Amino acid sequence: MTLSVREHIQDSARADILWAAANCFMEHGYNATSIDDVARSLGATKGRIYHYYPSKADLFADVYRTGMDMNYAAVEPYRNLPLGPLEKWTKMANAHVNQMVATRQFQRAVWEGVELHLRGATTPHQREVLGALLQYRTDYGRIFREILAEGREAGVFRFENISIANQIMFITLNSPIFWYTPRPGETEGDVAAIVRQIVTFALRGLGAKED
Amino acid sequence: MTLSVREHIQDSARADILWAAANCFMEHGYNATSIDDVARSLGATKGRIYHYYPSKADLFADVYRTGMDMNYAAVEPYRNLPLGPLEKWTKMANAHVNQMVATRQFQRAVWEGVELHLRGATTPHQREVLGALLQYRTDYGRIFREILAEGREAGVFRFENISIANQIMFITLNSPIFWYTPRPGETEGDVAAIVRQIVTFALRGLGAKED
DNA sequence: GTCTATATACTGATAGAC
DNA sequence: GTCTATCAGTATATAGAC
Repeated sequence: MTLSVREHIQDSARADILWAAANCFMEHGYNATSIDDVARSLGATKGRIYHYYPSKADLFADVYRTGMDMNYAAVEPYRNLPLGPLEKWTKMANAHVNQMVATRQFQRAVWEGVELHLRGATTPHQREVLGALLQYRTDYGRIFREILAEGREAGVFRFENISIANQIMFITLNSPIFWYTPRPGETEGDVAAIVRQIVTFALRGLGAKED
Repeated sequence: MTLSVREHIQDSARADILWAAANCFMEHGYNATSIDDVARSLGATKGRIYHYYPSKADLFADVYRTGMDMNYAAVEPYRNLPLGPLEKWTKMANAHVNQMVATRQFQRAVWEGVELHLRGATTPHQREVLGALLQYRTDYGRIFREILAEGREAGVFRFENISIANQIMFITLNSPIFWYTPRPGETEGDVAAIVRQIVTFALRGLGAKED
């Protein structure tokens, strides 16, 4: 669908807020980030933010949702390829980890959003929104889980409990959101090496036989 | 050293607060937990807490420190055993993961304490305290790191970058603090199976050759 | 569409009664 | 040693000027 010029401007104004919020939430977390902080990082005041978002919770939810959209988009090209589980898993895991390092701000919000829901968000509306997003995230996890099941059946993966295997696998693949920060002068090859090491660790962890 | 009856009572009063705080911090995180929350969970008011702890930050730091003390205590029996790196790593990793599930409340605070420091705690005193604890936690990590180095040299572990390997390994071993919750009727064997699966995943992830 | 008040609520911390 | 009362600071969210 096409957007009018006015809608484009609106969208870019919203996008500015979204990215600023994502960065603030990454740096200080949901609770420690005030709407004033987000506004200040834009060189604005909170009137601007409340014009586009009805509440802090809704702003956060939009960051969360955008992060998940990015994840789906990253793995989509490989989902329905006619490949064996090992090869498909490797391609998707690679795309997933690359997405983790490329869009850390949003992925941190995804992580924290899951936490906030588990910990029981306060208002009913907040719980409803976070619950829907958690479902969105669970569905994404299920894509990998099915490949794990296939892989185990085919004898390429080895693990006891598939739910636990999926949990550990995701924490491994998501881990750079906690310890990776881009360094000045870092090359694409440097990042690729980090991603490769993570994927290899997870692949071996899942009991895949190598070489 | 021996304690007088009075000191024992003091200690147990402090310990009650410590455990209540650990549970609150686990359930809602540092920022979302108020001193009133901790007091309420004790059936008391905040006067009681401020009698033992000068500030919320200090209370949190005590939970953090206790968690790290527990970790050191768990791996201490194996640290200086005359074993090869693979066997020593396995024993220590097992002790570590068991500690993660047994003292989740405190381990969550350790995790969040590291985050809070990285994100830049506000007051100078707070940064100082968290900085010292981060060093304590880094030293603990170094114990495992040295075994990884030994193991790689001996050819039992395979990985590119040792810092990254250590990061991923710890996130894997720590992961149950995020997804494990004890179920009613759960046996010791059930827990042992979970711990085993985590340790196995990490062991394989580190490139250890098996069987 | 963005800013400047301002209402309202909550939290960390202190002072003083008991 | 614990409680009640209270202060000061800060946060979300709203109302209305421009």
